[in-house]
Amino acid sequence: MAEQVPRWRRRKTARPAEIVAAALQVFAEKGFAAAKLEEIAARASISKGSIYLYFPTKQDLFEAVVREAVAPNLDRIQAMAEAFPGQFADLAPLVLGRIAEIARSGPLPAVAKMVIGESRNFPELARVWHDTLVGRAIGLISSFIARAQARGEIRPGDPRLYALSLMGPMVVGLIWGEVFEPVGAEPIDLKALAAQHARTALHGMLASETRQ
Amino acid sequence: MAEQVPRWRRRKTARPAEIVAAALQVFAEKGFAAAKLEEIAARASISKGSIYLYFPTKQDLFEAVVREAVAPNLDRIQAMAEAFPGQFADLAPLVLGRIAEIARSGPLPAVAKMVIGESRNFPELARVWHDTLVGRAIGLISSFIARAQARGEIRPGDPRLYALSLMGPMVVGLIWGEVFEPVGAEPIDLKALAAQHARTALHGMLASETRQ
Amino acid sequence: MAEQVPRWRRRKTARPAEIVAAALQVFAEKGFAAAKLEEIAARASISKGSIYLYFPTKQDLFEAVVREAVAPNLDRIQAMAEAFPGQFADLAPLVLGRIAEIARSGPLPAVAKMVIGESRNFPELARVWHDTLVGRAIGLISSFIARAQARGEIRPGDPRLYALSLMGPMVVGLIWGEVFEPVGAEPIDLKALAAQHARTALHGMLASETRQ
Amino acid sequence: MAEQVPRWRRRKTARPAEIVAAALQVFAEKGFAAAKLEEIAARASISKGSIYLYFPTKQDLFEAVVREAVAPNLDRIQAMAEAFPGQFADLAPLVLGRIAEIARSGPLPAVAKMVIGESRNFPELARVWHDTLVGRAIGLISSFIARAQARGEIRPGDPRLYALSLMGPMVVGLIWGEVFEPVGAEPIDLKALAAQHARTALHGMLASETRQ
DNA sequence: CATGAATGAGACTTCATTCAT
DNA sequence: GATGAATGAAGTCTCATTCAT
Repeated sequence: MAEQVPRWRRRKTARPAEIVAAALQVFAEKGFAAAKLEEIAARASISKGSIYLYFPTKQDLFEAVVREAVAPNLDRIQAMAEAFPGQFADLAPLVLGRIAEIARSGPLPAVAKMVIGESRNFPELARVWHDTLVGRAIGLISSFIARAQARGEIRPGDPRLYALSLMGPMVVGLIWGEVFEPVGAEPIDLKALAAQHARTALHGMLASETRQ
Repeated sequence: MAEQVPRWRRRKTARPAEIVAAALQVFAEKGFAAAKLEEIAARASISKGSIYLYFPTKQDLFEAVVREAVAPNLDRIQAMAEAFPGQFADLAPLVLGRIAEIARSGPLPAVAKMVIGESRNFPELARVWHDTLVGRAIGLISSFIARAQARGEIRPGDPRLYALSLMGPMVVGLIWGEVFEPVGAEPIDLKALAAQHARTALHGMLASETRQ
Repeated sequence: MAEQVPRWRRRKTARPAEIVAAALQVFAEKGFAAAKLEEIAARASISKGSIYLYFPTKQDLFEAVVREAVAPNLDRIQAMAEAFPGQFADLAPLVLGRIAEIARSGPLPAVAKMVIGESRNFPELARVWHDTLVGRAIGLISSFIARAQARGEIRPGDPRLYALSLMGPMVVGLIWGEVFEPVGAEPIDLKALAAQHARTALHGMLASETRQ
Repeated sequence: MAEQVPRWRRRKTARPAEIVAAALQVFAEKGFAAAKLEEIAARASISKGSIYLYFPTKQDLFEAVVREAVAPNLDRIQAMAEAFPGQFADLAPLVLGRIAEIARSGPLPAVAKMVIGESRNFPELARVWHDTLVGRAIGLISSFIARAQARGEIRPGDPRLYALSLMGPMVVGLIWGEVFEPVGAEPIDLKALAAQHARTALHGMLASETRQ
């Protein structure tokens, strides 16, 4: 008996990720309800039935897509948070710049759009996004700000609201790119926004004109 | 003999508005696809078929809901823009405070969520929202900022990005209330956000410490 | 009180006929199921509800239309049958010519088409058409032929089948005009068909070369 | 343990034909509009949804039914036309006899009824029937007649009208069987009609008393 | 009488899910 | 494991019919 050379290889391990990748595309384009498993299967180059070997229901697949998108970013935030030594005025531009990069490189904005749109139908996902990404990021920034306030770097005020002042424009920039640019709106240059807004927000928050 | 309660009463004029109101609720709760005409009809206290006397398709009803939500706000923005005489430093807090009010009183945030979620399926609606509300607001603020810059009130920088710096946090606050508060996230006090952010942003944008 | 001059007059008596006329058009164009009462009402320049003042159901209206179309022709056949004195060879061209006239002047072919198409759904109508028009005509011609055979004018053979030999081509000509001409088929000249076929059929049926 | 009867069995190849067969029955009985997919599915012993695996819409199914009925007959006519060597007087009885056979053995008359009834709603079908069956048959016979005229076998006259003289009674006989016999009309013996009408028509068309 | 807004049963069609192969 | 034919529940939309005005 000759060695049977399998016609293709990769299976098993790679499959779920491929499916999720295909699903991400379709869900991002159509939304949850309008996405058809048939199309997802087609883009993953497998049969409709095979999806069910890995995901029990469409909902589960959707949830996998959304969770998947959160996971890596979660780590980056964690890392960034722990690694950073300097003062707040140095962190802010860095964070905003990072967001700008993430936005253009990955599917995060598209997934964010989905989470917003389906939040009522998938409260669990909204919760996951809040607990592991959005809420966490806000909390992280807030605590940084609070500490900076304690050091006298930042003027008095609610740290959480300060965090929103800092992040809000970036988030809106991302959504803008997903929602309005496709229909002809003038694009927002996220890089430029990050730079200018960092300057503006810091200027507005810092106690003295120490920096910038 | 008991009073005969008629099965229905003719209300040609009132009906469309009632239907749109009922539809707004259901669409906001479920999203476009998951919303059932049956439920919309029930909430409007009419029969399923009656919806079709006023709206040819579910899509048309959805579009009516979204357009309806834009219309009144359009006027407010217009009015606010034309009526305001003072300097920019006085306008900003006013605008942000207005947004905070609108958010809590009307359906705008809920509709915004829908527009974001269904932007790919209803590009026309995204366009309408951009052209008559969002893009317009940004343009308006931008031009105010540009004029203020010309007068030396505001530091150099792209006026459009400044406008985003100003509005972004408020928009995120609205979305937060729609998406994350229902799943247990700590609420954002929009009034407080408006106040503090106005202070912060102005402080960051104004040329000298003229104000605040 | 001045004499009230009614804004319009005719009502009551004329209405049913007007409705039937409008219905005939629509039924002939669309068939029973695809015909909408709304359109019939529109063509009769009345409201949808008013139809129900004269006809209890859509079926009843349809039946009225079909019966209406039969009635006058029934009389003509009757008359023609009784009035005719001469030999068969003279009657035949006359009958066929008559059919050709009727076809182009009235709605008979259109109604015939409807009766054929809806015969299974409205067996009663098929029966009416058979009993008062088609079957009767065949019977009439048959008896003429039988008598002509008794007189030795026509060769032996089943009189009913002879009747079909005589009438069939004309009927097909009518149907052709309804069904195939609208889609681009070459028209059939019914007058010419009547003339040539009368000649041909008679030539085929007559015992000796008495005529033509 | 009893044999497990599978809920269904895959029959990709056989299915379409089975569905068309079932649909033919129901359409012939009810007409297009009154036919319910539910019933068609039931008669084909499949589920309603399965029909849509093979036919995109009810219309497409209807069209398939009608086209299907034309196809085989088209060939027979072709064959008959080319194969025939003798004189016209021999062809005619053969053709009419053939029609009589086809009528009783196949669904052609039922489909013809449908085509007539739905010709306005499905002009394309009327066109197909004309182009591939009816019009073609008439054209074929006409050309035979024309050639026979050139040989002096048949008397002068429009060949197309002669063709109608020949075919018309048979067509009417078919329709009669579909429309009037079910409601109690005296049946027409197509075989006998074919025989007697062939004799009659030929007698009427032939130049001299060469035959019959 | 006349109207037309309102009804609601009914039909087509879609698509997530199942399961024989 | 993989496939895709088959299922059937569910939802949109239509339209004959009713009835308050």
